[in-house]
Amino acid sequence: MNNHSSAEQQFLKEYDVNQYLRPSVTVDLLLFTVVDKETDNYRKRSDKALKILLIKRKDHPFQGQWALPGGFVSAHESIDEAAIRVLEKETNVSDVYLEQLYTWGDIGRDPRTRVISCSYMALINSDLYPVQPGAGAEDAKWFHVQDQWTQKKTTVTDNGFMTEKWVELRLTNDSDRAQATVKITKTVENGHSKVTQEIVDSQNLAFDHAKMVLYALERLRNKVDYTDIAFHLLPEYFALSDLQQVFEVILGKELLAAAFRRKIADKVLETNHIRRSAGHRPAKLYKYNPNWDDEL
Amino acid sequence: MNNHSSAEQQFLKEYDVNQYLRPSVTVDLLLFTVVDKETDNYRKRSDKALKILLIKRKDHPFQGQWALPGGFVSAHESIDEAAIRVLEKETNVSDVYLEQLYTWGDIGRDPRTRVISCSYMALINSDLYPVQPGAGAEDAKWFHVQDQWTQKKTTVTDNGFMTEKWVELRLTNDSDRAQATVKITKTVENGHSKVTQEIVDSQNLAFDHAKMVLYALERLRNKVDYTDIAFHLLPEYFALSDLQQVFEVILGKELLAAAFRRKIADKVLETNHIRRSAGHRPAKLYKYNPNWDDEL
DNA sequence: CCAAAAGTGTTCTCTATACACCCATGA
DNA sequence: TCATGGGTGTATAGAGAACACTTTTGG
Repeated sequence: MNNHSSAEQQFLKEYDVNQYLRPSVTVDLLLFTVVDKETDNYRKRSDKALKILLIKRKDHPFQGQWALPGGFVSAHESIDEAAIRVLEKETNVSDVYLEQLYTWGDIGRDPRTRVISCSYMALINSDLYPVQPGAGAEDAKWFHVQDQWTQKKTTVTDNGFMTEKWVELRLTNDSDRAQATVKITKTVENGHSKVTQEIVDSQNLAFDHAKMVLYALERLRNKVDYTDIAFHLLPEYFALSDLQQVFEVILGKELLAAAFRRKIADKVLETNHIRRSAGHRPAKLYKYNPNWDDEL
Repeated sequence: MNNHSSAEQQFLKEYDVNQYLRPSVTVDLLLFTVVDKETDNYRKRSDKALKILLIKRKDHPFQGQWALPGGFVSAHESIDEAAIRVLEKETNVSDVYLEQLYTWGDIGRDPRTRVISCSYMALINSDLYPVQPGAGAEDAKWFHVQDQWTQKKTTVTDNGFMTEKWVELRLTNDSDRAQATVKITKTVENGHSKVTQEIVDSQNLAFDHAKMVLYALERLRNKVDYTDIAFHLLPEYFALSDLQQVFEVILGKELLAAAFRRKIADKVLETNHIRRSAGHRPAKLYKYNPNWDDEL
């Protein structure tokens, strides 16, 4: 123990002499859910929308703007534990899907001091958790997530080329709106490709959170097909059309029902439950099949 | 400016009062390459092997054991910049593929003090860079990477089940050997799945670096099919069988040549170059086609 | 000559796509 | 009744697996 603590002191002394970084570390949560949009026609199935939770900042900097919920990592917990704690504070739930995404460490990303933020994606089912959390007396609201590219430009350089793509992110609800434009630059030179992101415009959205949201959307889209993450957005029992809507909302495109049913057939289990809807044939309810990836 | 710096002071004061974390932050590099193994038969094509660079630790803790090259992030650089700098120190190169993988923040992972490590994967071409870097007077060596699961166990619980998988990681070269066993636990309860990793045994391999290596291998395997990362491991001109060997070494299984050629056809461009090998038909050389993902 | 790799063609299977079609419901 | 979604069948096209086969080389 003596040996150990002297090693620690030695380390800390050398570390500080060399002026290395001692940043503040936060976790930022990308809390997604899928909710039904109300419909007029009694026959029509309600559409779904992908939503993300944002919190209105009370303090400087970015005061009054919207930001991802987050919190500082304390000395007594791992980063994962911090993410779980912050999530519980915001939603009062602990048993949800949580995944580390990316760590953001640019120098000027927080104007106060050097802050490194580790972003986590959480997927919750809107039926189980209140859609308007408002926990901690903070102004928290769900925002409808929409993203779309608005411009693409390719330039040929000496020994390669460069493609710039402008992506517009819109986060909206009944009364609020935050939006940003991010320029994604892909350069290819001598066979090496590199991708960089830059926020060219951010309205009402704090810090570099636009990048975080876009990164999370990309991860979500990449993983939805070959993992089980979509089920975390649904209740235990669901119709296949619900599952299909979740896929459609994440992927941002319509799918054919027949093909979709076949594709996810071995990820679900049929149950005896039936949902009697309105104005059309009732739907059998299914549940998640946790053994779907049992090949070996 | 005055306003800004007072906000900074305010922030720092509150931050320290609350005893939040101010960790040391490092970047750890997973530097992969693929090298030819020498062969006896003049006809036989040389096999390839996946290698990773490790450094022998000179100091406590884990003195004398092997570890991933890494370094502290300074206050004057982003995490990405730190990764580039550390990579350049180890290999004397700057223009290579580099990708952030995961951030490791468990409390006890460094026995000296709280250290958060951000792992980056770099892929370099063994033809261009010396296989024995030895830069910085450190004892650095390439290790052959092998991993394989040795045991699987599934237990049914109250409302779900748990699958434990033991994975053995072996890192070897002519004279050295490091190895570790990691237990990967997947629990499914109430439809929620969760995965945790635990190092059950680590011989000659420092810190939690066994987890980092396994994580990188998984990422590599997932991405090799639908991205262009494999080309970073090859020289500018290569035969299709070289590319196939890189895929085989990463995926850990043999592929059929005919199917492979068709699959990667639009990722490569034919050139006029020809490699006259030994004892068999010469191979046309190809190069990377940077426009391969031009859909829409 | 001949072992080994380079490279092409063919067959079979599986999957995704597209679309047609029937079923069941409740205002 | 009928608009609407639930659910199934079928034809087509493309991708991947398996394998046969030809080409080309250097010792």
